[in-house]
Amino acid sequence: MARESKESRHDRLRQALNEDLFLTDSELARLLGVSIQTVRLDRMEIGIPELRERTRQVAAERLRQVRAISGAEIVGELTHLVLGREGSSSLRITDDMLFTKRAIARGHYLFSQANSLAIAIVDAPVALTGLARVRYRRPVTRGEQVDARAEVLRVVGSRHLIRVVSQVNEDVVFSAKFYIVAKDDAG
Amino acid sequence: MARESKESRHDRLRQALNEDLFLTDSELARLLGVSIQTVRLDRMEIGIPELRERTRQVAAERLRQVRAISGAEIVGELTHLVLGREGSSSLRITDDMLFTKRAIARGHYLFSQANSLAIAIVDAPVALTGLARVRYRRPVTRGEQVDARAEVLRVVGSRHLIRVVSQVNEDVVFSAKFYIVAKDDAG
DNA sequence: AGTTAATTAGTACGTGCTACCAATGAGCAG
DNA sequence: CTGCTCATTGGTAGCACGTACTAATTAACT
Repeated sequence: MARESKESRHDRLRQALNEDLFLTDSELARLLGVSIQTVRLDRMEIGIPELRERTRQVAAERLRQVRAISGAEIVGELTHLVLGREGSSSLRITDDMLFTKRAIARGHYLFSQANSLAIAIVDAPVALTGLARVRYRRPVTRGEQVDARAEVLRVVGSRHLIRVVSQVNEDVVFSAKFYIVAKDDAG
Repeated sequence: MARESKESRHDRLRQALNEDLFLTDSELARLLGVSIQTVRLDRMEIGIPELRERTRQVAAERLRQVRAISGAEIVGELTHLVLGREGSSSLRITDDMLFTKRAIARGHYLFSQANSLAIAIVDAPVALTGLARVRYRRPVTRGEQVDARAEVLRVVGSRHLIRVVSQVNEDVVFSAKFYIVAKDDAG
């Protein structure tokens, strides 16, 4: 019986850590059927840090993301804003926004960008979406930057009608009309 | 000069860790101006685990989230599905879906749940949202479970008209109509 | 058989702790 | 002042999970 190739063991190592980040070298050794030293040599070769460092990196990344999300009620980056009138934001499509099988962004990212921009424009303590009409013009793919521009069309009492148009370069990829209801803080 | 109260030191400890999770006991000791033993006694008293355990917990939480997102093309949990006909999913509103200031879920979570459910129903390699009409009936708050039911209303060629109604208990909180365009793999 | 790459064994050391125990100091009641 | 108590500090032993290094063993192949 030929010995397993190093490459295939490396694959199994990566696979195992992919399923469970918190495996110690000794657990990996048992799992792969090799000595602990081999596991360590393997990790060195493919540049996988030790358990504690892996854990640390994941935790740090998570903290970064949590901060980004709780800091941003807005999906995308706000580039321009006149309260009660207009605004714009841009969003770069990254891998985690794609359908896994295809390099096409899931629709709700475009919706979220537009919706959060529309809400940001309404000058009120709390604004809720009441109704939306949405049109997806063409798929958006990895790496593209989506620029959304929003303007207030009409205001009736607490109800704002806002139109958002999202473009990649000069290409309209998405458009929507939102009815946003502003509520005072007591609401 | 009166010695600082233990309580206020505990506050400073919590504060310090809030700003930087990755402080070792010895760094904390320097920061708080006490010995390392005192830091450890303090941690015991207020139930803060050691650096590695804190890190581990944060990392573990992140993995839970990443899985929830990448494992599911569906937002929410799919509870029922008949391809080409109907389906349902449920989504529990957690803290990270809320506006920070208020316990109200952001609209795009409801949209995402409904949209992903609608796409799941269409029996095609790739399905894209072409158009959506969305109505938010009432705000949804922390801890509520949103059950979305979707049914195909009409199919014309590759275009599917799908209605989704989302309820909390018997209460309709959201409804939408989606035009979903099915594409074959070559598209 | 000789050479080479791969694997295993083993030791010393490092970090960041827990779990202890003993010593010191500060505040206060009797 | 004495005795008591709580808070703080110092120090040691041990543990988990490593790194870094050296040396021995095994397998594979010309």
